[in-house]
Amino acid sequence: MKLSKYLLKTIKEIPKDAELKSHKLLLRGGYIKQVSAGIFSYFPLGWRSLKKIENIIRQEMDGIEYLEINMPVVIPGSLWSETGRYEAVGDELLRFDDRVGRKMVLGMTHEEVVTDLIRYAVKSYKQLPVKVYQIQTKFRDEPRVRGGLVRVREFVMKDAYSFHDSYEDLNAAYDDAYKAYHRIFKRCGLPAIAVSSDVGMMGGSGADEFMAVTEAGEDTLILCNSCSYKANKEVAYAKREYLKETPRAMEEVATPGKMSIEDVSAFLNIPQTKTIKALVYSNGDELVMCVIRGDLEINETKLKNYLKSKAIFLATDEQLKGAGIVKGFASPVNQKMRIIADTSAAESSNLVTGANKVDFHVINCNYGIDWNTSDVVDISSVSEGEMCPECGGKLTVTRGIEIGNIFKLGTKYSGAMKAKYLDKDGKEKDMIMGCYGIGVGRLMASVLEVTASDDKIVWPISIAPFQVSLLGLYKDNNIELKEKCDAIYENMKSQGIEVLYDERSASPGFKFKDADLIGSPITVAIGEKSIEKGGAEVTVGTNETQIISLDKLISEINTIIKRLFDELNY
RNA sequence: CGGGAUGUGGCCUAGUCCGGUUAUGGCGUCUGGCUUGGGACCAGAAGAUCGGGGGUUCGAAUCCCUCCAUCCCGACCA
Repeated sequence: MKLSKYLLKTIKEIPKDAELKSHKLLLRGGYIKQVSAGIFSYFPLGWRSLKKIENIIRQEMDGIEYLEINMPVVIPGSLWSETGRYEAVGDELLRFDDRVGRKMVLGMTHEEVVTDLIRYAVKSYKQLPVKVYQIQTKFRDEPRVRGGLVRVREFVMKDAYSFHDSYEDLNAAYDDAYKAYHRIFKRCGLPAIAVSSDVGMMGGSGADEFMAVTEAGEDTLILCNSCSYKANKEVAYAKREYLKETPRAMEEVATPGKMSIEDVSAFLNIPQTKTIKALVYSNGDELVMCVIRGDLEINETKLKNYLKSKAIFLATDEQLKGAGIVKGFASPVNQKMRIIADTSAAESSNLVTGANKVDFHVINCNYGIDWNTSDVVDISSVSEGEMCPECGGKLTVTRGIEIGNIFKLGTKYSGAMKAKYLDKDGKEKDMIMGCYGIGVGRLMASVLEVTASDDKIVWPISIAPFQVSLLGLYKDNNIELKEKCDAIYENMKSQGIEVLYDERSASPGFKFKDADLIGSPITVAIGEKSIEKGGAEVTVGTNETQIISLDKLISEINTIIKRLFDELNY
């Protein structure tokens, strides 16, 4: 491709709305343009890269025997009502009426549509398993978009679905997907880690998320330094040791003005591990008191899941007052409301907690003696340095962008939608399902977050818009050199090298800067200076520039291209 | 949905607090010239309902009200 004929709009200034590196670079390099919050157009450069990622995904999905299909973006609401999600899902599901007033939705995920498809086509165990996928635009009316392509409303997603007649078969497919995902991310030049995760609104029995590790990420990950334990903070747990002592008699002590755990522990000169924190949550209908050791934090995802609530909030001051709770001095002792106790609070002895009375706490408070509940469960968050639940090693906290996930759905959708098959004995059974997603644009942005510097992109060769940027640094009157460059360009093209040839009448500096943003893994610069040095200047990524003579140039470039692909496990 | 910030040619911005000629400069674009190794230079040109609406005032980019958009933090997030 000749650059003078290409639609390229690069900008020098950093757009003020961009904060993340990937966002700045994608805007500056002319890959994307924002149309509305979380809605983007792709320029040819961005779309080429996206298409390459899609094709890698296609190859790997085809490789584990998934069949590509396509499902609609506009879906009748009635289909979503079959599973109850039309009503259950919040405003991120965009609902509207068509011309005759039918309720419609924009597809944000396709469990209903694919289940409808498969229940129509598949009736017998002999036809199972069935595995399908699509790569298609989704729309989710996200309440909060952020970070350019990291969190958007409209996006290209690969979503795959599998249908089985046994959990063993589902597990095997899940395993296949897990491995294929690692191959996909590796081939895209993005090291990704898989972490156990919450199932969220998808439901089902198990889920892993694939994460690009970067500070720009929205998710918090808990990783073990010594073993393979990896989990999203939402579901992570730690091994803890609790101090068991002979219970002493509970006693009231004055703690004037000391409301926080820090203040109380400092005032009484005891560690925070000897205190209890009692927080009151509302799930809309009822109030529950959550009791946890003072040094720990409540994990609201765990709590929400335990309560089977959609949303929970800390109780307001009015709610506390109404329930007779004295803020800052709340206590599980003599508490009438339902108590959810974290294991840490139930397993430790002789703790300090509020006296439910202004300016007083109690010491030597013991679970089972001074207070009780049937709900003792892990509702705690894990923090840096805690012990790994599997090996006792040290846990670290890091951030990640979720670029893919895989779910064991079970029969949640097939059951609701009567997607049944006849088994060997002629009995009707619900199909067992799995689903597997990858956010394509988000993957592209993540590659930059992880690999790019602030003002220079170097794409992995597999997903670079162009493999080679050829810069013709000739003066306008140097016809001879221009013809040499033209010939090299034609030669590269004829050999199937994806080359973007900068033959514009512009200064070398201008061309170098654009090349930095176009980010081809290989840059070839030819000018009077390079010719004097013996040929073309070839720069591979961030490596040092080397001079290669013009007669060997093409074969060398081919070798480099092959090497770069090899490094990505092709 | 809560908190914060910002809106001035395609992009980045000055001016806004403290109202007063024809709204600042740069980038980009177009024309001509001169240039070609890290976003050159000279000359000229086009391009702005100062986010929208309402109000105060002799006079509003500037003050007030209101709506909208965008970004950041939180809530939320298959």
